[in-house]
Amino acid sequence: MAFDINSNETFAAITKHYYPLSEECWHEFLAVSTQKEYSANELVIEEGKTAQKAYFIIEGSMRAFYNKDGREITDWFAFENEFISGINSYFQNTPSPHSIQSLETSLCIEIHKDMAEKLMLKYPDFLLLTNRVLEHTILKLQRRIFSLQFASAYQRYNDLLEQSPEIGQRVALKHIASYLGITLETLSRIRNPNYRI
Amino acid sequence: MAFDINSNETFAAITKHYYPLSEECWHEFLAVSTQKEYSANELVIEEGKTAQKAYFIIEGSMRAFYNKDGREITDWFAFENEFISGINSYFQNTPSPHSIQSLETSLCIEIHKDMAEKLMLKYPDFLLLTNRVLEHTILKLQRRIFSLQFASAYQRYNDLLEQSPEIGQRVALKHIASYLGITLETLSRIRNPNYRI
DNA sequence: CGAAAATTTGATCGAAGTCAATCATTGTGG
DNA sequence: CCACAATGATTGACTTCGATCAAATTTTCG
Repeated sequence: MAFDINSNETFAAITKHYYPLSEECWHEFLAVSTQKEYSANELVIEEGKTAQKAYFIIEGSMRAFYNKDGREITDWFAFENEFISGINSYFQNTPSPHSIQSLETSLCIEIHKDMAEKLMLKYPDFLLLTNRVLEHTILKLQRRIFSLQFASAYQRYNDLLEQSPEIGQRVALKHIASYLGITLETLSRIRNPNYRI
Repeated sequence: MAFDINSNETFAAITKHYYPLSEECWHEFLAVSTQKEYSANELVIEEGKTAQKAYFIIEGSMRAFYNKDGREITDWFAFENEFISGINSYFQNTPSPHSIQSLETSLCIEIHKDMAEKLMLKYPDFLLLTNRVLEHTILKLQRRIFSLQFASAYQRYNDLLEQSPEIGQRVALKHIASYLGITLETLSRIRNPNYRI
């Protein structure tokens, strides 16, 4: 299939952030995955359906969210060079409790789980890549727990900004608030430069 | 090397909970790992050192904890048939922010990271096992975040009990409290049968 | 431009924290 | 094997951070 001119950059990004794939594996990966653009606010995965694909974001951002008592709770953000999916569903082949939504115009590479599994069995480097992505995810989850477990709302917001400085510009505050486990109002107060303690 | 009579049970447990290893791979795994017993309260990994091993718990329990402003914060529990390590350190070869402590007399299988990596390269099934363990960890972390993000202290405690009913009997309340991100006093109040809302 | 959505600001309330004291349990040495 | 110290758990009084409800203001976008 024809692939866009960013292919090399994407290869470099994956090599840098995760694991260097062999050329052969990389080409097969491109062959079995598809590139797709999502517009801002478009749903990528719908709650209740099974997440059969993983998404690598080349450009843009997405969030995972679920419903709790009628409120949307954002559970995860992913930006350039990160993977996202409805992980419960993807790992366990069950209906997804999460929806995934593109937050901006986002360009991504999608790979079907069946294809990913085939690649893993065929190429140890793909399996090692997968491993790295999982490790990366674990560390990100861990930092999040660290933050949620004992930090104040103010600290949590600053921790998040430290990790993803652009998030304040790129993502609606209501999503950030629910990600942090606080209300929109509290987040707004925290962001006020005159906020004390 | 001589291995104890539980070897078959352990093999069955790993097959059931994670992934079925080939016989060859299993034997090599046993050959490059060691079995060890830790007494209650014994430190398995010390903060500041590099976690070079992963531990599979055959019998007993362990916790990971770190220091925040002089207070011990428990970050993770592991029981029978679960793996534990100082994950930041283990994944990234950096000094561990966590200590790991055995909570009871615990019997475990220890494997050095170097050996695990060799096995992963040699046996795809070992790599797939590793993958499953990582997925398992991700789902456990996720449930935890779900709980920390918006649930009340009372709900969080009950969520935990639902997941690990024996935890109340086997683990000191102060550890459970810090794991839940609440104080010992609050946990004590929550556990009172007369607690309302 | 105007409607809808996003964000800010204000007033009040409540869940859980802190500090402090008491009660219970465990474990060690005489 | 008891005694007493140390640790663990409960209970109480008070405080505080962040939630909730409500309204005003700003921004976005058709």
